Amino acid sequence: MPATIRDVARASGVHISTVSRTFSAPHLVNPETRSRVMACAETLGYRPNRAARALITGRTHNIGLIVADIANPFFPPLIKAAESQARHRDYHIFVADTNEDAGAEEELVHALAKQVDGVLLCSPRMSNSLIEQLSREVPLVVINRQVTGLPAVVMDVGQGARLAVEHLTALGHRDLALLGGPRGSWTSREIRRAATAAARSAEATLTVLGPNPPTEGGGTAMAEQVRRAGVTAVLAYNDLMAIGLIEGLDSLGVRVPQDVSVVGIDDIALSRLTRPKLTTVATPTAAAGRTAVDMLLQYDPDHPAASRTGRGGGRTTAGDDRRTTAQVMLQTELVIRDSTGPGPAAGSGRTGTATTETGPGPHHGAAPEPQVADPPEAVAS
Amino acid sequence: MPATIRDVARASGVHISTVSRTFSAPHLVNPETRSRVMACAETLGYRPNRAARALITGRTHNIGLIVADIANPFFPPLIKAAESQARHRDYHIFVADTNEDAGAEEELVHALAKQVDGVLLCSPRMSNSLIEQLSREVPLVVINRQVTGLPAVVMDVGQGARLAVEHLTALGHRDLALLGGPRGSWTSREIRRAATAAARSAEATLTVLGPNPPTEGGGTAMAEQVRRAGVTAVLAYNDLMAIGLIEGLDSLGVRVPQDVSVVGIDDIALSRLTRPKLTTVATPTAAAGRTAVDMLLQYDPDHPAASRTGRGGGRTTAGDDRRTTAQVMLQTELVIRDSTGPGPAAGSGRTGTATTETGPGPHHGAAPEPQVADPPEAVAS
DNA sequence: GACACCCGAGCAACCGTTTGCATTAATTGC
DNA sequence: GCAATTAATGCAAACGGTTGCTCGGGTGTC
Repeated sequence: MPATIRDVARASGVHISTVSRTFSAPHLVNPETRSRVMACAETLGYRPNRAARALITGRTHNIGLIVADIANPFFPPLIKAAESQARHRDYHIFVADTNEDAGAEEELVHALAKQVDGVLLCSPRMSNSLIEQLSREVPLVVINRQVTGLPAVVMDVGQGARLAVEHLTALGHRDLALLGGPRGSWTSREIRRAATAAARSAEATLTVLGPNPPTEGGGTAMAEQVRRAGVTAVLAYNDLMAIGLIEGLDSLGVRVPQDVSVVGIDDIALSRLTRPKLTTVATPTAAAGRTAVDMLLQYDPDHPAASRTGRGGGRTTAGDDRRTTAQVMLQTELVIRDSTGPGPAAGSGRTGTATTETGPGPHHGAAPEPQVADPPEAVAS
Repeated sequence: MPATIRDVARASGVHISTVSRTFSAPHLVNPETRSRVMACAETLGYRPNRAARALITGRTHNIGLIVADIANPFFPPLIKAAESQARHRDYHIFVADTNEDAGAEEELVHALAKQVDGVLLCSPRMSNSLIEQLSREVPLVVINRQVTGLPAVVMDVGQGARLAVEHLTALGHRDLALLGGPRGSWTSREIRRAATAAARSAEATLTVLGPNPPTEGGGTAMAEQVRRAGVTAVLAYNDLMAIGLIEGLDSLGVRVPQDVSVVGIDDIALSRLTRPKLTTVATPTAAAGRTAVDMLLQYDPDHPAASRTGRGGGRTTAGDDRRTTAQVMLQTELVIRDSTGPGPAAGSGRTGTATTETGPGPHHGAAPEPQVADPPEAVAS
């Protein structure tokens, strides 16, 4: 029922190869013929079958995007941005959810491999060695993780954690806690490393609690332990946990920020809407999605900005595996709202290094967005 | 580099057709041969190329899912559920975002058509006639809309709106407002119709304000008008708008629920986390996603539960277009939290028809989930 | 006027699978 | 012991495109 290339060829009285070229290499066909073919294609409603094309070109114009949990509010903005960027470049995007399960991740990469030109692996829970191995099957870009030899885009959560700790110590807090994230999370380790260091420089103590599930429930469940730890400020692995913690503390009669200050990470939309509004480290999730797609498609021979001279010069030769191995790091920033306040050692007030939010204005547009071609911070490995 | 069926055939010393049958019709091949082939396939890491298979079978084992806005918290649970259900049946899912743009919807259906076995159209903004036309190009299941002759799954927002209005009037409110949703939304019309009728029966007035963008900002922007309208209770098109409205009212010095009661629709995760916690109409979004996938795959010949006798009996003959046209309606329920309170005409208290939430328990599991095979409420058209 | 050249179009092989049909060997019935 | 059936496999034609190659004919050059 749907029109094929043969139908168009018949209708316009040319060979199918001419029709093919009309679409994939217009300069090779006489303008007159070309317009006739295009007219026929138009009236027949012809669209080339991408699967068939992929069979011979080896390029599917599809991308896989694997995330831990679609419903976790951290991911939708990233998915949206990635999808949008992909579509601008005429790519479609498979989205898959692993439910935080490393096994599912592996299986999904295998299942998707033949159907996509590359896979975006978001906050993977797999081991690095498995990721490396999978990357030999299909091009991979890792988000929120650094894997030696693989292109990656990560948020500088280390910097964010440091800013958060500095903010808290400047407010006069001396006894801090860190609510860790899920086991196997690169981000969680990174936060811990940076927060510990920052606390040490500020001569404050830092109690690490975790690992925990990265959900609201994970935060709520820790309220009791936080109270028992006798700390006056808490940095949580993400906003969801921070919000859950505030809920939990509230039901224990502990007030935020009067009794305990809480800082989240991610700046999900939700954090602007809770009471108190959450002080948090904003991570440029949308930018990460866009950047990751750009990195994956960097050498797309169909794309004008491709590395090739322009006209696709034949099939990629074997050994041409010089895909970028750049690792892009995106800046984070501290957004101070209402969940943090002065600590017992009466601090001077607010730190000067961070953004203090004045209105509901979209500080989103200010997120740094590097060009992949010349990453602002390429980390050695 | 990746192993093809030919590699496996060579390695196991049989013809490629035998390898093919080993996977797609195992009963036709000698058990001994079969296990040898499977062993070879295993060691070579062979996975059949789905695109190639699709070329000849006509079945891609892919589904398209088109939503208005991935980042709108209403959608992620639906996407997640649909993806999960699809994967259980060995389908992959393309997700696309239209940014609330009808033109993008049409283009996406066209672009996806050849690559999928069907498309789930979520809260479409297109005209009904265009949708019908597109459904001749690729099987469609519509979510949150009723289109004559097309399979659909809708939430019974009419019932929800009625429950909400009854709840408010029972509390003693006599002057209500409705914050309408986006133009072209079936749901918005449905809510308006039911709310108007319910208000009339309760001898209350209902002012309709809108249409509005279905976002937090859309709600905030209407705060002034709501105050000016002199109403004591508001039903919003969705939770996001309700929350925005509460914010807006708050900054005008209007307290919720003391001065004005607010009810949302959807029961997104967020609505449990704001202060005051939002009274809202819970819609079974996850169930909708699962059900829609089931409807689309209902006659999947590969699936054990398919309508065919079992073994796929050859190609579908032309004219076998008896895809279900059932329209499934999912029940909604009112969840009473803290954003609604007594009105000026001192009411009796709480209505008896709804769920009053006692704890943070997951009332989610209670969502009704009909079997497609025998829909509980099939609407005539 | 012969030659080299290029433009435009056709030919046919190929991508990785599926599947109707033909072929062979083994089994059954009588 | 022979025809008829059945089981297991091979053969080759699709599916819808792409692309290196061939080929005819018009043009430009000397």
